[in-house]
Amino acid sequence: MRKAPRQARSREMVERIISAGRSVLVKDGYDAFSTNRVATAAGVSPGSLYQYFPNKTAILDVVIDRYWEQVAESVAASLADRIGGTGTNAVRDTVDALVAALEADPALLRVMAEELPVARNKSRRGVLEKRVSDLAAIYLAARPEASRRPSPAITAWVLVLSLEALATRWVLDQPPNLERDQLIEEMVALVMGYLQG
Amino acid sequence: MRKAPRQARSREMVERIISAGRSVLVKDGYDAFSTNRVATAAGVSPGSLYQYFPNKTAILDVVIDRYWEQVAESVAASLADRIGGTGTNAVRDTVDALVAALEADPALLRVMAEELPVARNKSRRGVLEKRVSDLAAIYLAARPEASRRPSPAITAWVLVLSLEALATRWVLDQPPNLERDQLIEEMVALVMGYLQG
DNA sequence: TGATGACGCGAGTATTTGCTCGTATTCAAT
DNA sequence: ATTGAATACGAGCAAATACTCGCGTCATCA
Repeated sequence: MRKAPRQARSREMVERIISAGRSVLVKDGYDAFSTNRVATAAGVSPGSLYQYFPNKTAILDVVIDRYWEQVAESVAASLADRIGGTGTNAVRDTVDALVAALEADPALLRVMAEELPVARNKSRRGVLEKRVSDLAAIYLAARPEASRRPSPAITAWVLVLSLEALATRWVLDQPPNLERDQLIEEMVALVMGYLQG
Repeated sequence: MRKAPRQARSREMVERIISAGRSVLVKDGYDAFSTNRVATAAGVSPGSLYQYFPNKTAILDVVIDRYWEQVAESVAASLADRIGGTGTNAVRDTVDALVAALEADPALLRVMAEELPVARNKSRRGVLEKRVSDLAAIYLAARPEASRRPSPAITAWVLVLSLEALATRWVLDQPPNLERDQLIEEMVALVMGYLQG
């Protein structure tokens, strides 16, 4: 941020810009994400935009941050709730929460996962993965009987990456002949089979 | 292709351009992939370049195609070889082949997987995934005792996506505390556990 | 109420870059 | 050897676009 908006008017404008950034991204795609277009969509002049954002990337970063933050928040919350639980049901609930979190805004997910160069996303996505991975590793370490795999950290890494890939692709591709319920069952089977040998 | 090179000289030039495209991509990154830069790297003028390629994208497409073609070829070949085999060893060999194929050119893989917008890759990667997925589905359908999962096609989809994600991330991130051998064992455990319940 | 500074504007600049076109050079068939 | 086609050149055009600057407006204080 180049400077902090002090008056209510300008704080509103900053919000309008971020929100316009999101909708330009969704409606016009990443390639069309230009400062002028964002400014127009926000009903603001380019000059005003540059009063609060140092460059184009800064706007994009805020949009990306907010998205992954929201996903991470809901997955981690659900996982933390279930961390006392045990067995298939806890796994199912967590997997469901992951799918639900990605289903929440498919249009933006598509941009994040397919149009944006992954490098732009990587650190933010890393935060999500690390957060979930750590929780899972703690769970596994605390319950040796839940897993026959040697290293909790590695086990968590394997599960998080696999499930993330499956959930993302399911949301984006909506494979025919694979209903949501069955997807969840497959993911649960993958997890339980891997853990139990 | 705008026109086919007829003389040996020009065929060589086309090859030089493609090869220069690859190395610009690897050395300078996707953002720096400009026609002028590719031309310079190839020791060729922009005008010459446009005699055989209609636009920038066409050059990029050839580079991308060649890469995934090569990966698909080696994975599919290995999988086809093992399709008569059975049990853990066949799985291990196939998984190993996947990791090996991605390890072959990590620098280019990084560009493909991280710098390029996924959309640019999707169709080519889809070919790889479909090819491997179909083979796996055929194998599973032919050996009901190998899997307790209901649908071979869905089972194959789950496995291909998971393994691809794991192998790619391992090659690119080289997670500490996860040696190649152990990665393979984790992947095998994931597959066998999922199939056998 | 008037003055100070935050705010907002939008035409304009500076740069990048995909691509073309007129010209020069080389090849290969006769 | 000649000639015409194929090839190669590279300066430069046109368009896109990230970003700036100087000026007018409004909010918030004394």
